[in-house]
Amino acid sequence: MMHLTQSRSAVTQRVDVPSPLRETWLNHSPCLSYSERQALEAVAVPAKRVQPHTDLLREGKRADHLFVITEGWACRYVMSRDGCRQLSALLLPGDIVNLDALSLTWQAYGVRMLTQASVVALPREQVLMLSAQHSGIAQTLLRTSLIENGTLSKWALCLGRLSAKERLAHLICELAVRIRAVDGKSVSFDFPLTQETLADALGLTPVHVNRMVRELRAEGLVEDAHRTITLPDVAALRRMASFDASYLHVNVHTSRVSN
Amino acid sequence: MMHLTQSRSAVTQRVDVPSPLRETWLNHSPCLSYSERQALEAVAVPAKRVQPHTDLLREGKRADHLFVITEGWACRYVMSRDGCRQLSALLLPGDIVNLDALSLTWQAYGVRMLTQASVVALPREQVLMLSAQHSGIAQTLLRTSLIENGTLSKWALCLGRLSAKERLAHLICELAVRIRAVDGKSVSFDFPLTQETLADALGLTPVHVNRMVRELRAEGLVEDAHRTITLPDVAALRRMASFDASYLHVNVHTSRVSN
DNA sequence: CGGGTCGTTGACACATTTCAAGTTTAGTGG
DNA sequence: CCACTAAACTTGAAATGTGTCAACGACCCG
Repeated sequence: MMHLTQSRSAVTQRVDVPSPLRETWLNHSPCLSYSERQALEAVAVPAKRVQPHTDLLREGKRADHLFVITEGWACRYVMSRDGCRQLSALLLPGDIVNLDALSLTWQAYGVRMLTQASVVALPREQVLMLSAQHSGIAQTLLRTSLIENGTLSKWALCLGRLSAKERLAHLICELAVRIRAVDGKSVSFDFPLTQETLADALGLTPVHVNRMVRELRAEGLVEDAHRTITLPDVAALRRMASFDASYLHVNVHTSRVSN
Repeated sequence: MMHLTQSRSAVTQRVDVPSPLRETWLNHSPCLSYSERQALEAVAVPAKRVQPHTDLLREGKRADHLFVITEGWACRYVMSRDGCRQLSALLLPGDIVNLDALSLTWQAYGVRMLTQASVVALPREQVLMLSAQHSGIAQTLLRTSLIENGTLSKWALCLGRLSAKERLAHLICELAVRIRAVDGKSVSFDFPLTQETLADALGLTPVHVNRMVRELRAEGLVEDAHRTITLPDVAALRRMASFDASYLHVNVHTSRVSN
């Protein structure tokens, strides 16, 4: 089984030229043929460097490019009238930043960089043309959007029905899976989120996030230092957050998730 | 302007045969040609009646049909471990129930009928074939998913950052627009949601929803009786919920939204 | 008429926010 | 290497929004 998938990916990755989308959603879709991959690569604008704490996109503006993160973290966010911020997505390497630019005329959210990052741009019009010509591309874009919907539904469940500590644990579990760090009992990975950013993702105050982080630390479920987080017992953390990774639809072939 | 849009819709609706998808998302998309509409109609299974309080789909199961609601209300929901329910969508006439059945292999949510309803079914495989052949169909499906995405993001903002009363008011405003009831200062429409259902949508307890409903009533923002709700001053309600309908992308041609 | 669902109420408990300090850490320039 | 600054993290006490529990009332339908 493992041999099979490995040889398959060896075949699909016979490109030696620099491939900006290699580690990307657009490249891991099960519905994408080799030629469709190449067509997408062909219209990609080479990666651009973006500074932390800057807005890649602003709410209400029109974007004529699709962006894909190849390195670094970002988030989608919206502001409420009284200045509160709520994140609607955390964007990790491989993620598409603004799929909706394809079909909607203005961004419903801003996108802020959380670390220094690299992004690849795909001209909107060209992607539209490609997706009209290649049904695999259209299917991939739809699939990506559907998976994002699933993630957002899960966030709604967390925001609406989980306690602060469970929410925090759940988010950490999600990130561990998405960053493909999960492969054993214990796990550690780069974690650039400030407690304030976590608060904006979880619908909490920074102060309370702090208290919950310390509780998780006290219970031995997380350790953190220097922007790195360690989960000594992933299974226990998952249990306390009632986390089930299936909603993420991570491609098991390209990660080391055991489950 | 009004003449123009009316004559246009007269052209696109030259069918006299029963059209199960007429008042449906799939039929209002700006990217759908007449022949594409017809192709979709052709594979539609005639409307089926569904009883209230029954599950149309169950979480984790595989669906081989796409369902479209033509009459009545339903909701998507997920359960948390301890039996709490959180809605991730309210489904109104015209809405597609389970778009993700197209591309994902199991439903991440259940769908429960909230009233007696009629649903049209579209065989999954046939829709997939059609969307591979007609780029307008693929585009429409993507667009629908993207709009759902925006709605979910807005729900996240509400759940994370709005007070109980604001959340309730916001949801009522959303429903008023989606049901196309908004056309003046005052508005009233059929409202079959119980306070318990509202609680599951808003991430609150039924008891607290009750208190918030009465507060809105006391402030003259809402009146309700016999499954009908009246909003005597929509503008005031919107203000208190900081509601802005643009995220819904309602098709202005087919509704009477003034904005 | 009776039973069930839905709405209403009050007293109390508790999770989370608010406010208002500190303290530590990371980054910068001398 | 140190001094200095800003950002991030900590901490405690008090305020408050929402949940919990438990009861009662209104309405619908068979």
